[in-house]
Amino acid sequence: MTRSGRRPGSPETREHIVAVARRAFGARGYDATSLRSIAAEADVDPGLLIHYFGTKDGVFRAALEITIRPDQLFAGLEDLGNREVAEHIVRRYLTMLDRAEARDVVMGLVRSAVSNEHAAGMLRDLLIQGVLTSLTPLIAEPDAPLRASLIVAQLIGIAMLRHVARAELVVRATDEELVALVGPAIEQYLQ
Amino acid sequence: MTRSGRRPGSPETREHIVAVARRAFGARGYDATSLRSIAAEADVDPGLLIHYFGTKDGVFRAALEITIRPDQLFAGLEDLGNREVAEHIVRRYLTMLDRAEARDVVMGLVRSAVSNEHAAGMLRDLLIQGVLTSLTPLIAEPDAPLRASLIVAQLIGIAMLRHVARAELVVRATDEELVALVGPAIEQYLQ
DNA sequence: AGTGTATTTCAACGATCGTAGAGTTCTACA
DNA sequence: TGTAGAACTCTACGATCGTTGAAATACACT
Repeated sequence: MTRSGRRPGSPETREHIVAVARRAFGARGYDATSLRSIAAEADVDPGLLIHYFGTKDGVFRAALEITIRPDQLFAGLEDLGNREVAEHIVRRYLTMLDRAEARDVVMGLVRSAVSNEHAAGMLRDLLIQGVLTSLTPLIAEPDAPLRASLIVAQLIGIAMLRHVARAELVVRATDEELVALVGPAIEQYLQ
Repeated sequence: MTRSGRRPGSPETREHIVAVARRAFGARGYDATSLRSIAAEADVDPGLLIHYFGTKDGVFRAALEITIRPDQLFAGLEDLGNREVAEHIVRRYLTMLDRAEARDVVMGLVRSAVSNEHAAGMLRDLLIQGVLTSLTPLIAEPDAPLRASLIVAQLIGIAMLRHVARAELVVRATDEELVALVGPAIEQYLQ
């Protein structure tokens, strides 16, 4: 039991809380994650989270506010052939999800969006205003935005099978195996 | 032993509860749906749900236990060309999701699986033992099960964008527009 | 040395939840 | 008609939750 009062030498506490919160929200989503469980894991009083972030929603936003830079996830692919573009899209996406921080942000949003209208809006914004705007210019067809949405659907679905349903085959497959298989499918949306 | 006592004078009550519960779980998932809210919407006491189903988990299972027959969702496609098979897969899937009952079951599982390990298992069983076993035989390649999983990923992703993120373009697109666009992508997995 | 301020804990509130158990109403049959 | 048992409600318990406000502590500065 830490004593009451300020603990010596720790404005890092806030960042520690954010890191713990990101992992927690990423693993279980908004509703299933209590402030008390975050506080316990961070070895801190629940009231401190309110003091720093005002409300549970504030903790959630602080935890996810870093950043995947969705606008540059798919940048710089303009001069490649369709097959190469498609494979790069899949590879960059999977590589991003291999980083724990980014994965927690994405999965935290996904896990929260299913039962939380506000989080659903955040996810929609991430997808539409982030990913779509960088994906759409890669597609020549007039219905490019819809095609880009369906690429996003394929990618989100892979995350669902890997990290939510934990479908054995998709979990076990290497990133490059998935690139080889998913690439040609994505390619269909590019032309 | 002759039975006396009140016969199920209104067995419709139980079915009514199940119907309300399915809608509720389908809209908000397991954790975000309280027994009390189901009971209120069904105009019934919360204790009655416990009396009939024992536990909240029992209510959940009763609500979702019907009714998509995943093993026959993709049955009878063996003799068609790849493009036709692919389009039928997409069309049948979208048609199924247009039925409120089936959609509530699928989305109830998806919304619950993200924060509930038990529901994640149910979803995995539905996908693997249901869908995969009917999809895999349609694929000639040696890695057919993984390819079938990626088809499922594409389909789940579409449901995520349509019903969770509510991405405008995917919501607005007609089923046949989606069949035309997604079909060729699915086709890549079949060969 | 003393004061202010940011950090942190503490205790408690009201709300909501799943569930248990006792009680009430209704109906089918002896 | 009497009664047993099923259908259904009522009340309440204990747990957990987000949040509040006051108190305790430690550091920075005068």
